[in-house]
Amino acid sequence: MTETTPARRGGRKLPTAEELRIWRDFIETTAALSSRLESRLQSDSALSTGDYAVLLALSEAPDQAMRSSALAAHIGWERSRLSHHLGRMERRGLIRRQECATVPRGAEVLLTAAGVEAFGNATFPHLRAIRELFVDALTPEQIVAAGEIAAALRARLDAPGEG
Amino acid sequence: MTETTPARRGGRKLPTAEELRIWRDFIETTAALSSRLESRLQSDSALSTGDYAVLLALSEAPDQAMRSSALAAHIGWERSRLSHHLGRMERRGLIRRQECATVPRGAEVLLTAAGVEAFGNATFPHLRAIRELFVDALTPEQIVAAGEIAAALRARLDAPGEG
DNA sequence: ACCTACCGGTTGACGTGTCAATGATGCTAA
DNA sequence: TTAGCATCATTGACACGTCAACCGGTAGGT
Repeated sequence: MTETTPARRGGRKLPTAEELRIWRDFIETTAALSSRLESRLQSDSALSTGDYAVLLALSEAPDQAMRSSALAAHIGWERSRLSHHLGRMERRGLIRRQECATVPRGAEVLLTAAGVEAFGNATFPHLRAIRELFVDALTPEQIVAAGEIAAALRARLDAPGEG
Repeated sequence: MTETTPARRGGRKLPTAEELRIWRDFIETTAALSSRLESRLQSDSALSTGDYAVLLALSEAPDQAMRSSALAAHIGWERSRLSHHLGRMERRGLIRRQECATVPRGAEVLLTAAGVEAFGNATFPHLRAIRELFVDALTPEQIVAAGEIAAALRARLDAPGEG
């Protein structure tokens, strides 16, 4: 940065004005990017990114079916979130739920034909949007840097004691 | 130079597996970062980042008051979003709304004493959290790179024809 | 056998966001 | 004057997310 960080890092309590500006740019731009991707997916395919994540996981599963808890773990969602979302997706006919024969109290989530088709139609435009809005917007070096930044931020997020 | 013809721009249509991996890391990590900041702010100050944005704007405004539409423009929100949010903040006593004398049909948004206090209590922990989770997680070079990445992504988002 | 504790999943309440429709009020043009 | 029309703000319907409570059932310890 500029001359604003002469002292050792640990001493300073608050971000400098320049750090804060970058922070805001960064967090607001990534949020806008997510939001743009979301609306692209919506208008291209009438799916949300949540729908897409669920359909992707089920598409890759054997028999295009998964237990609810396994699905939640796979896409990193809370169970209640998934339950709410599956309810909405079921209303729209994208998935189906049925009692699981093998596991008592377990719910099996199944892809319907409509779900398969919706996912098939969504994939290509979605990947193209990712390329246009992310990959093509950055230089190859910036893409690598983005990966490293994500890894560094993730490490901090996962660090113990960082509530 | 904005050559958006699909055929012309690089032959490749879709991101590579590695690009996709970085994309997912990047977008999920930034979302997790936002979410962590949000919950830190919530537990430190019982405010959401939306509350914080509104309180910040009002704090910096002359007389700690703004017209609703000016406030919406300032923080980049749709008016309906702001209206809903102000309703909730008003219920909690953080702000007050009153008819604007100068502009017909205009609503003036005022900071209450409770709002001033809540913002005052929130600021320091919030900035500290930004430093811990973002600034301190990255090297100075990575912070610069993050700013450049944000600028490049923003430029693409703002580019015409990129729906 | 009984009590308890967990496990898998659902539900309800509520905050948050978008979209479309609705007042309310001035401005402008026939 | 009046018929539109833009502007400012609100409202309602709905999608989405979290949190906490709940419920049915299985497993463990006594």
